[in-house]
Amino acid sequence: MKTRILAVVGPTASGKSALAIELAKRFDGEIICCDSMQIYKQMNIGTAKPDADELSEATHHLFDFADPFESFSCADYIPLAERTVDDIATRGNLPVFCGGTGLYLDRFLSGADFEATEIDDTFRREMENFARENGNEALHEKLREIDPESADEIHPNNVKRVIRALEIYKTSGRRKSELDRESKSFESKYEAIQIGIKYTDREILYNRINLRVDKMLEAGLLEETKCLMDAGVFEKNATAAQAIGYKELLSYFRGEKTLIEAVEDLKCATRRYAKRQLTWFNSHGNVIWLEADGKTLNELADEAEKIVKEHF
RNA sequence: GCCUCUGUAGCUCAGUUGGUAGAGCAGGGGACUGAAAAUCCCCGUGUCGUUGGUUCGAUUCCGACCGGAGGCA
Repeated sequence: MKTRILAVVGPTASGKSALAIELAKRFDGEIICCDSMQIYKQMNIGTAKPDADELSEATHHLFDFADPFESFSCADYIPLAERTVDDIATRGNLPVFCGGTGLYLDRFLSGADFEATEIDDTFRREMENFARENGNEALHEKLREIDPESADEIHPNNVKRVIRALEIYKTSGRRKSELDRESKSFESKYEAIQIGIKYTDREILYNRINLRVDKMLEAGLLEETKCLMDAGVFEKNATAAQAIGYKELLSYFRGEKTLIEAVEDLKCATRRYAKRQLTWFNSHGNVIWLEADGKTLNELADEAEKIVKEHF
């Protein structure tokens, strides 16, 4: 029998954390972070990590453990998540994933195997330089020579992806297109229900985002950013330095923008992120959407509970 | 009060030597298999401030008026 898993997904600021906690309470669940930024230590306010009160309401896993200076990726996440799910299942509890990083959840559920391919930073730098000197098209041509199928699917300007496809071939000797095809035939070890939180009117979500950013600032986002900045987090190009919330505020600290401008940038970046998340969840993972407009947490949880009981 | 500059897409601004206009950002849509809060792709009609005049034709030239910025008194 497959391990049952519940996941609460949706765009940023939609109210996932609260719903996940409520559902964990109702189903003897334990929450697993599925967010590429909430995993980092020292990044609390800006990533909207659950606070002490929330943490005390349910067991939380994979939050607040990674070093912001170290790089971390999907491939690092999956084995950790697998181990955590196994532990929870052994206790007879329900794993409740919560987070907005669709790729992490998608790859986890699909049973992705990252063993075959490696990363090669030197190669990445080389290819970046090659693209800079000879143009994106020239790099894309290299990919076409070894894996025309992937070349057709990846836009030449998406240099990161082109490089990754080349890297896969270099480190494994196999084509990305080929590995992708294989991975599609993997059978998932899990039986998952994904519940998504949605707002009928985009404006409502955007207002929630704007409001949350203001709250983050009141809670000390500037101080937190300053600490990370002084520690040198943003000088390394680790994953953590990409987090929305900090990088927009840097231009204020550098004196390039006023605080008001930087905060506007931050809100804007968050809105755009939410839009991308919606695009992702709409086409991945068979999400069952709940309309959250005007509903209380309990009403939302009641609906979710019904869905879970119907499926499991 | 006089002089100069200015008024073009939600915002910042190009531009048309007179034939009704285009970038960036915002916004919308989409992609995504070891960087994913990342990366990338597609989408631009708006009384060209108002109103007269010149003209076959004005957003473009001229006048007046209204709004904004600066200068001189």
